[in-house]
Amino acid sequence: MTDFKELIANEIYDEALGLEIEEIKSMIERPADEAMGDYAFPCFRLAKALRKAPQQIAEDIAEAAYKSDIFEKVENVNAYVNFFIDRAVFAGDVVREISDKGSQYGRSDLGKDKMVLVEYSSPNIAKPFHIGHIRSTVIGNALYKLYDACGYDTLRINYLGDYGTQFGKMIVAYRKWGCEEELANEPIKALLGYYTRFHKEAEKDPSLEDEARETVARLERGAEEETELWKKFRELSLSEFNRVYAMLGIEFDSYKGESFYSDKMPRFLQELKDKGLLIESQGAQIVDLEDCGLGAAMITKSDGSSLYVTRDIAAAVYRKETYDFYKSIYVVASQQNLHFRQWKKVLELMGYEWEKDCIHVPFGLVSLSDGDDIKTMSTREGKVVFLEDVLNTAVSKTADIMREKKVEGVDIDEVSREVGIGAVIFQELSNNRIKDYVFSWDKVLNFDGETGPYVQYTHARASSVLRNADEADISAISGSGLSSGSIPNSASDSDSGSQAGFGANIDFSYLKGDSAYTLAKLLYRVPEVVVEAAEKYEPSMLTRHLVDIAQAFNKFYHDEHILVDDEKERRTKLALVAAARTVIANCLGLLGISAPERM
RNA sequence: GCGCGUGUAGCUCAGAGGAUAGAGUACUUCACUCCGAAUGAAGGGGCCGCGGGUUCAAUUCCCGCCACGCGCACCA
Repeated sequence: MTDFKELIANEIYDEALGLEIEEIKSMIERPADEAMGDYAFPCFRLAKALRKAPQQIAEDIAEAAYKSDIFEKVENVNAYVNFFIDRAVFAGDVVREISDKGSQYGRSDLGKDKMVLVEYSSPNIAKPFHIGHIRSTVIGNALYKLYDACGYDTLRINYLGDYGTQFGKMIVAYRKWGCEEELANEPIKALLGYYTRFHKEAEKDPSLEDEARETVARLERGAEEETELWKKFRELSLSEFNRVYAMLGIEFDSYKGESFYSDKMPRFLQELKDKGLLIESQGAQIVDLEDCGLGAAMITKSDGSSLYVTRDIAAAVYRKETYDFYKSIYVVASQQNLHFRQWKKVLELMGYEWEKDCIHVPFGLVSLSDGDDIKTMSTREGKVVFLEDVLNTAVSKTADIMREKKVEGVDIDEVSREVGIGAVIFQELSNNRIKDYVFSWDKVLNFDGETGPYVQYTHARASSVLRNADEADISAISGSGLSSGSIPNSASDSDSGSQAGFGANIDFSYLKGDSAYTLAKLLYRVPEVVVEAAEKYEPSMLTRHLVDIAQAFNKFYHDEHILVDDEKERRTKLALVAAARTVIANCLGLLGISAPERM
């Protein structure tokens, strides 16, 4: 695909300006208002060096650049040089590229031979998979897909919370009030019940806490009975989690949880000691980070048992030694910011300079509205919304809508799943990660406006248009035969509208209308948006862009009739529809959402 | 108290030095004998939290304040 910024930078370049091509390129902007052009070059900053009025500089550049045929117009407005690309050239360039690359459009090989680890979801064993877990799960999955699309080798890690004091509590509670049958039927709900009860009873009887601590100690020593129970809890929980992952279409490459690292910690305790970082404080072992304003990182408790930071250090080193990652991404709630900063600092002090490649990707809190109160979810109090319930409700609502609309030719069961679950995922990926939000059924079940179903509907609509076209049209615009290779740099074959390689029956000047052109421009930017979303760890950038594409498509659909009588016009427009459909499907895929043909 | 984050339309949120600050939603209308109305169009709605500073230019960057959220040693 043509790099139009590069072309423009070359046009602008003049020794007298004292700017390199790259500098010019980075100064080129996209005007907020399309009426002001496709690209703009502000001249204010040049005024001092050139000792000329910015207006005049812009005027001179505009005049010189207008020589090139690729522009429809170049003009100076308020010291901006505004560039208008020849629309037929531009649209042809984009449509050809998408037709060529198909499902590969948007992908790149930026990260060739580099390994990126993404740790996400990481639920606690024996606790419910609730709506709060959706964020790490869905954001992490999208990041994995984005990095994969950028050509990186990837490893998806589910760092299960399968270790720690909670298991002492759980085991104690199970022994006291547990029931085998109950556990087999609905493991997590049963375990949650025991856990909740434990905290209630422990308020009255603090000795339960001691008992839990002793139980954990026995578990750590590998006592048989405790280990059996722990294994059982872990397996039952995992099979429930997998049910939800299957619904979401999410998989992992590694399920090594905290327990995996429990025997790998002594090495680091020794190392911390050897490096003189460990000090004793109130019976516990800590690393003093007061100087960096990070307080104290606790390494071992006063009873000698290990803590989170220690395990995370062991895990990080293990991963570095095993995978030699280029980047290791941790998709974990912003509540743990301090923990991650401490952990990175300790790694740094230990001399692992690769800690800078470990990236904490935080996200905001999900809370529940309880009347007028807003509360965080509490497993202990049993106040949670189960993710599985949310997904199921979204699916059945979708099925209702489909029956109401009498959608034909589809398996309602299958499609309602794709759309309902897609709606939940899309919602989650719509806003900046860092924002907190209050869970609301109304919001998650809204399918109008900027939602997943809206985008999927747009895809289905584009598919429908293509179905309505006849076979000759489709074969004329599909396959690699579409391509003419590189875009013409001269205007020789763009003004005439006939594009070599597309056959005589395609003429991109039919895409000069505002809505078609706006759509083409948005499709053009997808590859750069994918890279940016990956680099900023912000899937919502792609989600937003996808909504823009859907809006542009729908506007195009309303503004212009596609299946017109004129063959050339019809086929050209169909080529754009096919391109849009491809891109929408690709982008939805990167977000972990499917793109049904009908809904 | 200290640290981190967030404050933009009634509500939910985009925009991150530049041109007249944008979407969705809600509300009031309009458009299906026409390629899918889960759609599109029109309208009203704004001290971009407050006060300073840097700059040719600040909603955007810096400093202070206010409000809210999160975190601050034996949970993760």
